[in-house]
Amino acid sequence: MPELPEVETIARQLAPVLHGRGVLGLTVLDPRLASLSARALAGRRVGAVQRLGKQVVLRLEAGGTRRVAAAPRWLVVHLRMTGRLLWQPDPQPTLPRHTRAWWGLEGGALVFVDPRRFGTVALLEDLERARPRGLDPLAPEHSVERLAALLAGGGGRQPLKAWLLRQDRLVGLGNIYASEILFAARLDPRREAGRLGHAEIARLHAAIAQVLSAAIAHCGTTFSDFQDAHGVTGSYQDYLRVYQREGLPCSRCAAPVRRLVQQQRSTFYCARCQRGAR
DNA sequence: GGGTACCTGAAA
DNA sequence: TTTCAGGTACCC
Repeated sequence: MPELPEVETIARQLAPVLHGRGVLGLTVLDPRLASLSARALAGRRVGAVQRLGKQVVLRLEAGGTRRVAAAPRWLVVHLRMTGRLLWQPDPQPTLPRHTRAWWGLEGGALVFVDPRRFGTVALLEDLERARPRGLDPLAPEHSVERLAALLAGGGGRQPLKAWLLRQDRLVGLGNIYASEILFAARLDPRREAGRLGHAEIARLHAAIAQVLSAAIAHCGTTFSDFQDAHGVTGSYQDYLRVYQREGLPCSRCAAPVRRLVQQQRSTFYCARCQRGAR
């Protein structure tokens, strides 16, 4: 569950639960994660838990049960397509299917589950190495002017949908919210990113803020199916206007929602509401 | 830029 | 059996 609102939700939910807990150990079950070392984190204590782009970051402080270097370490998790982080208040956790690694913490366990195994986990000394190049769309610096400058600065002939998925301009948008944002902004996903007018850029900017904050307020989108009592479950799927709604009536004009493929990925849009010169 | 690869599972 | 899936790294 891995676009910005889902990652933000996970970080917000884990932060108060994990804060202050000592790290006891790590068990790696997937050879792809074999570079993780239990020794590097045992004896530390979880500090802040935050979102950085689409990544979940745990600050690991010194001050646990063992003497370690005073500088913090950073556990950086990218969930990619199917990764989840689950808290289990049991030091002997029942590991769900597709558990790839788990950390023993005081009073419980943090379990990393990832069926497709695209997810990544790294332990860093320097958080800057994980900082994305793109601008966080929820940061105060994300103004209409900044967005306009980003749109004008290269990649300008790219279709708008593809541009929104680039993580080196804005970080955090993915396939669901790119479609939803363009619907909210009434912009055709095939428009050239560098050729929007100022009013259109202002609409796009407002739509990004509105869609992301609404999604966060609903704890993100969960295509449940695999429900897990300990998993984060959002409800924004009930508010999606176009994503995975091909053929259903547009909630604004009742024309059927359409699907098109851009970069081998589905884009959903309303051909009547999202018009504009291409 | 676009295509392909990395993985696994669910649904058509 | 084939297609599709919330992401991104790497190839020309």
